[in-house]
Amino acid sequence: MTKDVDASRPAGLVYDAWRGVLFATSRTLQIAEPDLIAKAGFPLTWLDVLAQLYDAADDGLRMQELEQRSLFTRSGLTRLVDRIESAGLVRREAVAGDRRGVRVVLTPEGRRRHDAAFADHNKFIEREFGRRLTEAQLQAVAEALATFWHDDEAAAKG
Amino acid sequence: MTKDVDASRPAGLVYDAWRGVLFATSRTLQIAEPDLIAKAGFPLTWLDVLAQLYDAADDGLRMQELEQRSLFTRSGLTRLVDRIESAGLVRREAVAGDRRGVRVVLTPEGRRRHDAAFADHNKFIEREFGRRLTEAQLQAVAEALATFWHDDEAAAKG
DNA sequence: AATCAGTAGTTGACATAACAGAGAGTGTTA
DNA sequence: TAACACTCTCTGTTATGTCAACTACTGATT
Repeated sequence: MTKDVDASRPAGLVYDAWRGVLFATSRTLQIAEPDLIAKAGFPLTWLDVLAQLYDAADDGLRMQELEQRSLFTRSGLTRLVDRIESAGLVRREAVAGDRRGVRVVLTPEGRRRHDAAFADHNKFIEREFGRRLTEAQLQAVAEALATFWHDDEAAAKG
Repeated sequence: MTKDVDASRPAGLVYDAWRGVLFATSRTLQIAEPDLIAKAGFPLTWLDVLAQLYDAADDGLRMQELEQRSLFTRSGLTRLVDRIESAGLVRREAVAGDRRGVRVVLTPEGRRRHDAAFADHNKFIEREFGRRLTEAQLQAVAEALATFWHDDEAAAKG
């Protein structure tokens, strides 16, 4: 292995932590995705969008805002919303005063499906991810990695 | 640690840890991938494969073994290896004694490109991921999440 | 030696993502 | 009010991954 990494810190430590994070994510998602599809009938990408809309005000979000809060590109979102819309879970509405814009809004059906899916998914994460760590470990991980989503929230507000 | 989720556990704790892991991964990958492409000329999926072959013995790995050690399906791997092969970084060779099989082997060029890419990528992770955690936090995360890749290694050997 | 279940890897059809650029609308400036 | 730069969203093309079906081979059984 390379020797010229930061000498003040045990070599491999960062890499071990990174590797852990990477594997925890992929392994968990790899089983959570099929589980969600089986129970809710749609994939995690849909749940991401639905959850964003759920957290937003009743008049939904513009495509642009969805883009900022998700990990998708704009063109990816157009098509993703297309699919969710043709399943009847969201609706595109005109924006008063800006004819370029679109608001994406949860339908009642979408809200129901979100609630069920969200509950199931959380239970799944509790079981499959949470089971493998002690309470102290969960706390340590949560605290150590909190910095990564604080960034996001700052960006979404700014 | 097997089946029963500890009911005495604070409600949002698992979720906060999971959220941290998720965001740390996506945020870091989101910047590491373009960086690798700019410097090495290929994406992270290639580096995964090259690194597996690098760690293996000189006669490489069979598709099957690559599959177990990566997060790809077999057909996905077929195509990934196709691409890497046509870039000249790996070579498919016949397996003595089993005419169904294929060994995937690093070419000298592949080894060189791996070394450079691996060093760059590690430095990048050191900086962008490692920078945001204290040494104690790195240690805690590494230890807490080690279970997720030990599974993999066990599976690869068993 | 004929059969047949199982294994190794590839291929075809399809789903979903990204990038670049198009089309429509807005608002400011001259 | 014509021109222009900018914004918002969608579309065309291409890349990459999955699932299911397929070919080729192996090894055990009869």
